[in-house]
Amino acid sequence: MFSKACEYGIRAVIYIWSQNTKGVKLGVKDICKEIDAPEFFTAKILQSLAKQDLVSSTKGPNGGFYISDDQENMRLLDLVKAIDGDKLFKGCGLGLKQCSESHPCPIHNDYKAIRENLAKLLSEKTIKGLAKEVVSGKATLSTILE
Amino acid sequence: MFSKACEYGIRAVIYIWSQNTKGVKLGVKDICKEIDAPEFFTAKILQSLAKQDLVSSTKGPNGGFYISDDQENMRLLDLVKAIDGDKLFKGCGLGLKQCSESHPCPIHNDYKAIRENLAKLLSEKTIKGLAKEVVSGKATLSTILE
DNA sequence: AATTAAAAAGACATTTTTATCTTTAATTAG
DNA sequence: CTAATTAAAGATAAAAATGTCTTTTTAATT
Ligand code: FES
Ligand code: FES
Repeated sequence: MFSKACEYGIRAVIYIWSQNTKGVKLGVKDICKEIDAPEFFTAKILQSLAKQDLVSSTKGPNGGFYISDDQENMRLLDLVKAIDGDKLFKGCGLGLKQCSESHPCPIHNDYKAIRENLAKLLSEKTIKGLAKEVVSGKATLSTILE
Repeated sequence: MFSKACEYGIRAVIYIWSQNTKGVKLGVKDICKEIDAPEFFTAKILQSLAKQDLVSSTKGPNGGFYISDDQENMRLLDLVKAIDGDKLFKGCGLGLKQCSESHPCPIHNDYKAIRENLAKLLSEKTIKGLAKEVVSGKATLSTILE
């Protein structure tokens, strides 16, 4: 469904949020240890998100990534789009060059419904909300063996 | 969502079905021209499906791919699983090593719902039914520019 | 039997995705 | 100001997915 980059990106940002108490900044190394993701690869993703102004960062000692006030209401949909683009939300399920109402593929209507359902879900989920789940211990960002 | 291989595979099989009147066999070349897919790549996919007994084939002059009687009730879900496996239906949306009820990721419940919804849809769609849409002209298997 | 046509199999090439390592620039602490 | 620390940028590598070409096998037709 989502690319690896997107999976790491989402987990990283949720983790940043979950620790984001009053100007605390988190280094890539810490983040990646916590979410069990490859360090340099995840760094690239976060750098890209910073460029797109979805997260903030500062260099130097005690630097790291954090969420600023105006980034507070980021939705999961924004994050996914920033990393994976909108092919998932616009493209044809059977790979036709364009998804079209007038010349639909045989699964168009159903696929479109699923797609829109997914987009709705992702737009209703804020990172803040997801982070709360993690903070409260109801959810986790790295595999815990049974 | 689906891999390219899966997209081509689905389109190819639906096309075979749409032409499958009384023992007619279709060559890869014809199929790929019709569905606008790369020939040799699609051939590989069909060969794999033939090995898994989801489609039938014969070599030699007038040979090609076709659907036998016992393959008639193939569901779209079977096809997707045969090509892409079941990661889409079993895996965690955020890429945790396992999707788990007891140690869920923050989107587990919603993602699971989407996933199951998708599986249900794909299991309700028979290739026969999708092919009918194409035969009747309601749907297409290759891009038609507006 | 020989020829031909087509899938099957295998080898190879390209592109994209994922991952790692190195160098540079910015910022803070001392 | 200097040293230390960290993100940013750039270069490289490895793996996976996608795509193409060649050879082999099978089966029909002549
Ligand atoms: S045309 Fe295929 S999903 Fe719309
Ligand atoms: S644990 Fe992530 S989807 Fe179930």
